[in-house]
Amino acid sequence: MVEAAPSVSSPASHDPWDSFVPGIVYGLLRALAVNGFSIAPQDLVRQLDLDGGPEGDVAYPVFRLAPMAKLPAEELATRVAEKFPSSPTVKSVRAKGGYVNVTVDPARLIEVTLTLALTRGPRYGHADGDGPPVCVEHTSANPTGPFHIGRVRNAIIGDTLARIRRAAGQPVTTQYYIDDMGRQAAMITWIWSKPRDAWPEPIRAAVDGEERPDDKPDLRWGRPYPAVSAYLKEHPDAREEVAKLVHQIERGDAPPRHRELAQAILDGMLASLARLGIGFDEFVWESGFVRDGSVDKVLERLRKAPHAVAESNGAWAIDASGYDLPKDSANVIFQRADGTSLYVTRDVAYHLAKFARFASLVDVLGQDHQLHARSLNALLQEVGEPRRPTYVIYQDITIPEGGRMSTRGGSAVWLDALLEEALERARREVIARREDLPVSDIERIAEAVATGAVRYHIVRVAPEKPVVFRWEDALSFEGRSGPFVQYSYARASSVLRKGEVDSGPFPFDAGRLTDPEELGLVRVIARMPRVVAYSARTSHVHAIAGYAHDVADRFNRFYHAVPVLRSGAERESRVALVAATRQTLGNSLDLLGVARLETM
RNA sequence: GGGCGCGUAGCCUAGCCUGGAUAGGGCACCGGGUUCCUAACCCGGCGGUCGAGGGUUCAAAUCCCUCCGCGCCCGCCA
Repeated sequence: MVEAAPSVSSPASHDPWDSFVPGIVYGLLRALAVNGFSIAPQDLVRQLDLDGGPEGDVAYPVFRLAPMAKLPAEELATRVAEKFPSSPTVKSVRAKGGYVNVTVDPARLIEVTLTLALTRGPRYGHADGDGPPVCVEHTSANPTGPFHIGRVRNAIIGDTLARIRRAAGQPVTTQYYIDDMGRQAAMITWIWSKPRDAWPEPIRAAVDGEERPDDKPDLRWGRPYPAVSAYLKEHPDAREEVAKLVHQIERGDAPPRHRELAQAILDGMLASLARLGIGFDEFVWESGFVRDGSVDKVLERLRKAPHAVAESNGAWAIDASGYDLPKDSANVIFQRADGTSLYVTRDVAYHLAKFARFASLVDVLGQDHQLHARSLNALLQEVGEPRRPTYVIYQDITIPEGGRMSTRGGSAVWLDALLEEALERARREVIARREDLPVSDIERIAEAVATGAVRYHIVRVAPEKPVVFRWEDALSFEGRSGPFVQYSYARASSVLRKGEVDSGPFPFDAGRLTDPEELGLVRVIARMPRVVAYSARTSHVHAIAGYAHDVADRFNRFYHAVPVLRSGAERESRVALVAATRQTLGNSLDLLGVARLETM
């Protein structure tokens, strides 16, 4: 026994591994020193494999060091392992194949992990501290009609990211940027400004007979949109009318109907998102930046910007040849020949407003906005704003036949339709299992299962992966799915309920939990703080989905392997483990925005 | 043509940032499991050498280069 390991962990740490890693690092440094190596602690930490390996909890490869010692890696690892100082938190240190494998004391790990999970409760896995304020902008879909599931990928990624960042200790404000100034919104106002009998025939034909009294407002007011879009392609005169309307809106002279229609459609869209647990802190109207003069200020600043150029016809642009933009279109136009602003210009005003309030910004964008993001970066540079948003770019959801989901092409899968189908299937599943339940409970559970399945299905895949939409995959309630996690949570709740121990405290004796499945479950619970921190740092929201599945999977194995309520001396401790699992699963579901179910 | 992303078993997917020990899961398929805490579950089996080729390295799914395939973008639209 040597002197105590220096306390490297901060007292505020809520990560179980912080009780072990500093001691392991210290032990390795000592053992390496004895063998003639002086390694900087941070270099050693970088080499550590904290996910362990097949042989232990933490692995340290010595391949890099071996040549310096003129020893085979295998031999060096053995020597280092031999010199590892004994420690109360370390059970064993063994060398194998060039790795030094450190196994921590299981009882200690159980002790620390369960204590943290049970005392931290809803905050287990979360970090304390209030970081600088951050704004997460997501969804921001044009208010032109119902969501299709391609668009909803943005909302699910954005909302989940906001939840994860909050858990990581960042004060997050979510914003929905409403584009009420473009041609899309003008097309809606254009058609509804005409009396119905004045509508062009193809547009009327597309709407007639489709309407129902109980249509949601997004469906009702957005219904003519695809037909209008198609009609405008063929009719320059109508296009001219819409263009006039756009200019009118840009001058701040929009018909009163304009804002009302956008708001009505938006309300319908938001109702669908609300079913998925998605809401927003703030809504920001694009037109606001024109009305309050900030767009004019941006235009003025850009015209005096270092690389501003006046085009021959009176338009203004930034010579972006020095920027990370395509070479054949080196100029970013920010002011039209008629003096009006463009989308990207107004987006500069919006981002300056955000930067004035928030330390950092996150924009969740579809991959088709990649170039826009770079143009925006260039313009921010030109107006002297040194900060940049963090862009989270996701790929499209496509249809099996190939191609993107298109509202106009009729290939879109509507979010509402998907949710209804999911609800129908979930209802059948609940009834098949729980015919004893009152109808209201069946409905509540079915809704939670349906929305949980859809949300999990979208978030489980890395944002940068293209996704092909398939009904049977989206509606899966088994395996790597939302309902599987929900089920595991309900099962844990059920055990506690049956044991009449659903409220704490949960006393336990770590020495009683000796089954490999118990330790395996504890290990996965102990991972949560690191997973949350990683997910927040990298915007890999799907890591939480994978983690939730891992916890559920481990819990079910444990559940089948050992009895809880019917056990003897272990009962109390196993109940505590179930309670800690339930907490971890519940916290993970919260991060995913998937509803917890106490029974299902 | 240029830019960005993707390419892992029949299908879907993790790992790629920070190279490291037999590449984790799920679906499907085959075989088991319910007098017992919720079978939306569990156990076993089957199946991949990570698009192709080259390079760097003691070590490459991971880093670099070339090529192939798929998607998207390259508007005084948003």
